[in-house]
Amino acid sequence: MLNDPMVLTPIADAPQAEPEKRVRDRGATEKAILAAAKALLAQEGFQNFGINAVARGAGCDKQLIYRYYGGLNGLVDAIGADLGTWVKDRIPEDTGGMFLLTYGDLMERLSLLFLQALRDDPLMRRIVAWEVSENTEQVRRLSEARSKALATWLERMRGSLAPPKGVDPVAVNAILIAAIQHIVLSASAGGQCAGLALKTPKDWEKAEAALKRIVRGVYG
Amino acid sequence: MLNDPMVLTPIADAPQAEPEKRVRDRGATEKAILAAAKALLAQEGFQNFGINAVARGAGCDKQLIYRYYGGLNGLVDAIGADLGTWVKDRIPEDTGGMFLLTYGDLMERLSLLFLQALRDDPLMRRIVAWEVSENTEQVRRLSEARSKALATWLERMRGSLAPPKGVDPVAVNAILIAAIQHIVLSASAGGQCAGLALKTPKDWEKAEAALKRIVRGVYG
DNA sequence: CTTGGTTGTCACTCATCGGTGAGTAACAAC
DNA sequence: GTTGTTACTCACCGATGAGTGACAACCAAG
Repeated sequence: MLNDPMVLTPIADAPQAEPEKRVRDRGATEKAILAAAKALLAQEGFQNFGINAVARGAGCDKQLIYRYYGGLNGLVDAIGADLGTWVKDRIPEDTGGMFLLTYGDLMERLSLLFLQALRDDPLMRRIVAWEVSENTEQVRRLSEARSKALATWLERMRGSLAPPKGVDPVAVNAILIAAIQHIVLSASAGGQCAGLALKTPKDWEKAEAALKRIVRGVYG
Repeated sequence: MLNDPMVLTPIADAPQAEPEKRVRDRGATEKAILAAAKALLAQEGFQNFGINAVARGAGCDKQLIYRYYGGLNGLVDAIGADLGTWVKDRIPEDTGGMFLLTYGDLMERLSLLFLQALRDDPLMRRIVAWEVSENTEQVRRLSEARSKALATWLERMRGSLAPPKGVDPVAVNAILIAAIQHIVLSASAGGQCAGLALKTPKDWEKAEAALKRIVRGVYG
């Protein structure tokens, strides 16, 4: 495939555009593979996520995935490593000019932030869907990385605010997070959830209002 | 059980114990196929759900699936048809001796019933997981059957109780259902959800308490 | 120059998938 | 018996999956 002068070229001055010189650069190739894997997972989902597809997307041979990442498992680990920075990249740290006086203020804001961040990130959505659909080694690693990142973010944002007495914040927050994740997943898959349409901005306003109502109901 | 290849050699007086005489009974075969499909979906999930696997599980040739159900799509339709009776079979209609005076009473009870029913039904869990993971024709049909069954059940149980003013019951209930579904799916897949362990009965008590708290917070 | 390691490509094996066309076993009517 | 229908099995196809071993191109050190 590389330039071969011996090849008979009937057209002497034909543009040599197509050979597409592949540079010998391991670092660049590794990055291309990782990027292709993330893009593929985000766009196609975990159903069609495989060695062949990733190699195709990265424009290289699958052998290189085995060499550089040790196969799909290692590649998934590499994706998981990126996940640690997800919330940091995606969710603003400041309070957006609001004064968060109570735990309810905080959780209302965090819920909406999390909802929005998840809606905006197809890769993360696929990973969440993967988590609830399979229980393999690959998924477990991804899941662990994700939940750890989420937990540290939550802890950091909480600051010194204390939840009200009489509620179990871990359990309640788990349910809230579950609700947000499932709502976003359902919307992404079918445009609705349990009879509630989730397509237009108007639809989402209703969902957000209900979510706020729920958070306020439990946290005041 | 696939036919033993030795069957091809007609030994006249060989012990006929193992051939496992397959009766020529179309109805029985159809039921076997449907049962195998449901069992396979419940146990293995939608990942390994295919014509070959179902035929293997039903102990018949896959050709029969094409003949009797018109392929996988028709088979999925048949599964969906069963789904209509799910809530009727799984969830008690009576109030368990309670007087449901308010909408909050009702929704608290329904939430816990739904949670329990979903925890007890692996097939339904797989279908829910399928719904949020894919958007194919097959899934859409299943999803429609399920959501319709759920909606009619909810409507019937509601009776004449009216939700409190100022809340959007459709949106709020959608979020509650989403939360329940995701909690159960997460637990089933990884034994935890957002840092909340969900393995022991004790764990589930906490989750149920938090769920009740949330329902009461929004509906009073 | 030769040598050896790195980078990338190719050509395979083996398994499984969905799907199909041809053939066989049971049975009822004549 | 013969015939025709129904229930069922078998053998194969092309496509695609994961995984592996051998080889070509390149580059730097000796």
